[in-house]
Amino acid sequence: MNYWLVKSEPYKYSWEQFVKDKVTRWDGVRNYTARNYLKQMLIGDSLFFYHSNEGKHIVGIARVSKEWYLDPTATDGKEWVAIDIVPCKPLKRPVSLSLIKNTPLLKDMDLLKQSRLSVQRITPVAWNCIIKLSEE
DNA sequence: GCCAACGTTGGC
DNA sequence: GCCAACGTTGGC
Repeated sequence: MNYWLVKSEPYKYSWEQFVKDKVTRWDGVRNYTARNYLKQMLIGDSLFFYHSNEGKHIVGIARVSKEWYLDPTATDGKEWVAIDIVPCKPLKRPVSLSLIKNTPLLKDMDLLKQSRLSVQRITPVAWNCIIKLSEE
C-alpha cells in the first residue's frame, strides 16, 4: 500500500465536484516526476486530495480505482498517463498548509519542499500524522 | 500583484 | 552539453 497526494485548484476541480462525480479521470499531468508517480500507483492505493491556491487544505481521501493508461487528453505525442480515482471520505477537519508547516513531523513533505509538484508521495508516518491532525 | 522555485526551450 | 530566457505554479 502506497500513499500519495494530488493537488487541484478548487475552481478547476473541487473535492465537492469529485464526490458528486463518484469517479474521475486524473489526467492532464505534464510533469515527468508526477507522471512516474502515476505509473507507480496500484489499485487501492490511498491519496490525499489537496486544494491549492484557494483553501490550501487537505480535504479528503481518495483511492486508485484504475491503474495508469495513456492520457487521452495528451496531444503532443508524448506518453502522458492518467489514472482513475474514487472519493473515499472527507477528512473530519481539513488539514491546512499552515498546520502542516507548524508540525515538525511533516517538515520534509514535498508539499513544503517542492510545492509545485502536482502528484506527490507521502510516507506512512506523514500519512498517519495528517489523519491524526484531521481528527483532533 | 509579487516573487521564488523549478521545468522547458532554444541558441551556441 | 551548457546556460540564459521564459513560462507556470502556487504561496503570500
